[in-house]
Formats: sequence, C-alpha cells, structure tokens
Amino acid sequence: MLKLAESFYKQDTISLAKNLLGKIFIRKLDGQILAGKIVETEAYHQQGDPSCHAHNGKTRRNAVMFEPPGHLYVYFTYGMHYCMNIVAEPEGIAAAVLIRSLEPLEGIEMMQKLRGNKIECKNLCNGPAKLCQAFDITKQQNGYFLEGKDIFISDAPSIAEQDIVITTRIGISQGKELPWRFYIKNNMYVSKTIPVLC
DNA sequence: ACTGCGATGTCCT
DNA sequence: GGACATCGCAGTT
Repeated sequence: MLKLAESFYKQDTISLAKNLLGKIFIRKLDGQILAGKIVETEAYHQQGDPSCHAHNGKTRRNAVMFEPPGHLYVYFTYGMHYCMNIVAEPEGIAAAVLIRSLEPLEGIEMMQKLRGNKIECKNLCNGPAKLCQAFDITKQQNGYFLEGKDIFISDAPSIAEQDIVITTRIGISQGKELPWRFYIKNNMYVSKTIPVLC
C-alpha cells in the first residue's frame, strides 16, 4: 500500500482530478481506519475559472490553495457543510481538486455513526459534504499535508480513459461550461448523473 | 421520479 | 448585504 507523495500531487489540476480517480483516501481516527475509493472529482483553477475560490487572488479563506501540492483545502459553506479539496500544481499557483464522492471501503460502521444511523451505505459518501461528515473532516484539517500518517491517499491502479466520464461541474453559477468534472463510469457511488458531454 | 425550499455561518465587497 | 463547489425533507407527478 503505497502512500502518494508530493510529486504525484504536483500535476496540473485537470490531470490530478482524473488521476485521483480510483485512489484510496484513508483516515486513521480513534484507532480505526476509514477508507474510501475516490470515484468523483472536480478541478478548480485560479486562472480562467470564475468559480474558483482563488479567482480574485489570495484571501484568508483560500490561502491554502497557494501552498505546495498535496495539502488539504477544507472550506465551510451554506452555514453547515464542509467540502474537501486536494491542492494541485506547484506552490504559488492556486488550484485544487474537489473530492465529490467516495465509495466506502472500510470503517463503514464508524461512518454511519458520524453521518447518522439510518443512512444507507450507498449514501454515506456520495457528495462532497457527506464524505466530509463521514470522515469527520472539518476546518481542523484545513492545511493538512497528505504525507502525514493520519490522513493520506494510497496508490491504486489508474482508471482507463474510456472509463472516465467527463461533465460540467455541479452546484456552481459561474464557469458552468467548463468540462472539469470527472467520475468513474457505471460506479454506483457517484453523487449525481447529468447529461454527458462526450 | 422530480421540484422547491429552509437551515445556517462565514467570507468578501 | 449577498452569495455560497450542499443536504435532507416535503410536496407533487
């Protein structure tokens, strides 16, 4: 089980969004292991992407996006939800990959406790705020570097190009036309299916 | 199946 | 003051 290193994360954000599909996100929490396969991502970039939090330059909220690749950028939204990104590209360029869905692999009971009892496995991590709740990712983890021992991503076989579905991104009002959402074809744990571009 | 909407706190102009 | 990279519930078809 090989832990991905900074050299992996130092890709352009679109490549990273594709190459993270199939990898295993792991958190050790209270002596237990939580693990999920990344099945859906979105790319964001400070340039040419008006929906990117860093589009208008560095602020207190988005500062982590400018840090070296492999850091976690966690932000709070809608008064109650967290979303988790992985910083891409070299230090100084603000770009990140939003993790939108995980396929739960290990620690499912603990995820159910964190999410609420009656949630089906299928619905534990099929959304950016849901997976943060299931993995107890909050602002405390903002800025965490993924080479640490408690939170990291484990390598796994890449997803073939023909098994990656490309669509526009979900839930944004600007930059809607950019084809920067990626998910694994026919995977049951993807958050939402919308008309496919190609 | 789909649609609308309220909850709720933080950030940025 | 407005917007927000969401979610779950209630109501409708």
